Amino acid sequence: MAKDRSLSTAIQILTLLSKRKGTRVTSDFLATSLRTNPGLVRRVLSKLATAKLVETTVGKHGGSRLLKRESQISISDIYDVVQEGPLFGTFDKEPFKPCPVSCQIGDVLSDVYEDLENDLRKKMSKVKLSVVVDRIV
Amino acid sequence: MAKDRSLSTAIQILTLLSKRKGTRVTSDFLATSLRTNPGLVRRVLSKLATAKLVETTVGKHGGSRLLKRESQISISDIYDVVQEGPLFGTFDKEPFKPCPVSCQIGDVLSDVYEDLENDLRKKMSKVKLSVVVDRIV
DNA sequence: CAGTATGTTACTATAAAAGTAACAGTTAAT
DNA sequence: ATTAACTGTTACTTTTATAGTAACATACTG
Repeated sequence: MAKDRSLSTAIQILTLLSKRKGTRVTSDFLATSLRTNPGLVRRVLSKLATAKLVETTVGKHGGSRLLKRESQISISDIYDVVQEGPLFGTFDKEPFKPCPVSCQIGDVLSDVYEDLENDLRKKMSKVKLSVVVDRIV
Repeated sequence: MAKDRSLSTAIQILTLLSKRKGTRVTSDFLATSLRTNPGLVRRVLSKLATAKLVETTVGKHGGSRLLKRESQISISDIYDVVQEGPLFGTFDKEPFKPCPVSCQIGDVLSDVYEDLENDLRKKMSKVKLSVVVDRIV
C-alpha cells in the first residue's frame, strides 16, 4: 500500500523537540534533521499545535517546544493529528446496481475497517512517545 | 494516508466467488461488479491463486472459484496477499549524520510499527470472510 | 527599524495506484 | 482443425496522493 511518511515525520519532530527541551527549536533545524524543507515541517507543526501537543512562537528567537511530557503523548495522539480519513480505502465509485455484492459491500467493509482501526488506535494509545525518545541516545 | 483499495478489491472478489459458488466466475463478471477492468481483476486473482485461496482455470468456460470455506479465510490471509511492505512508512533518505535522532529513529520506528502491525494482523485473523459474506443478502 | 522566525498559500515534482490495451497461450465444443 | 471464450502477463498511460519548493505577509525581539 501507500508509503505515507507523515506519521514518522511527526514522531521525529516530537522526538527532536523532546531532545532539545528548554529551547525553542526552529523549523529550519527540524528540516535539516529530517532532510526536508522548513515549509513541510511547519505544516506538520501547525497541526501538532492545533492538537496542543506543541506550542510555537513566531518572530525572532521563535520556534517550537513540547507542551506535554513524553509519557503523556501516545502514538495514537500523533496518529490522530496526521491521519485523515480511514486507514483502508473503500470504493468511491457508484455501485453496479444489478449486483447485490457491489451495492452492499461498501457499508460492510466500512464497519469491518472501523473495528480494525479502533483496535489499532487502542494499541497505539498504549505506546508513548517516551518509548521512542528513550531508545535514542 | 493512502487511499489504497487493493484490500477492498480482493475482499469483494472473494465475496463474489462465494456468492456464486459452484460456478466458474470470469474476470469479466468480477470486473463489472467492481466497476473496473478484467486485467486488474486478473492481477489480483493471480495473487489469490498463489496463496491458494482461489483456483483459476484457463480457456473456454474458464474462470475462478473459492478453494476454502468462508470461515477458513481471514482478513489477515487476504491482507497478506495484497499488502507489500509495512503499513506505515519510515524514511528512505540518508540520515543526517550529525543528528543522533535522525540516525537512530529509523530502527526505533520500524520496531514500533512492527509491533502495531503484528497486533493488527492478529485482530484481522479473527475476522473471517464469512462475516462479510453473511452480511450481504 | 532591522533581523529572524512563523503561517500559509500556491505551485511543481515524484511516486504509487489504478486503469487500459494487447496478445500469446489454453481449453471446450463443434 | 477450427473457432470461440477465457486467462496470464506485460507494457503503457492516467490519475491521485504525497512530498518538495518558493515566496511573502505577518509577528516578535532587541
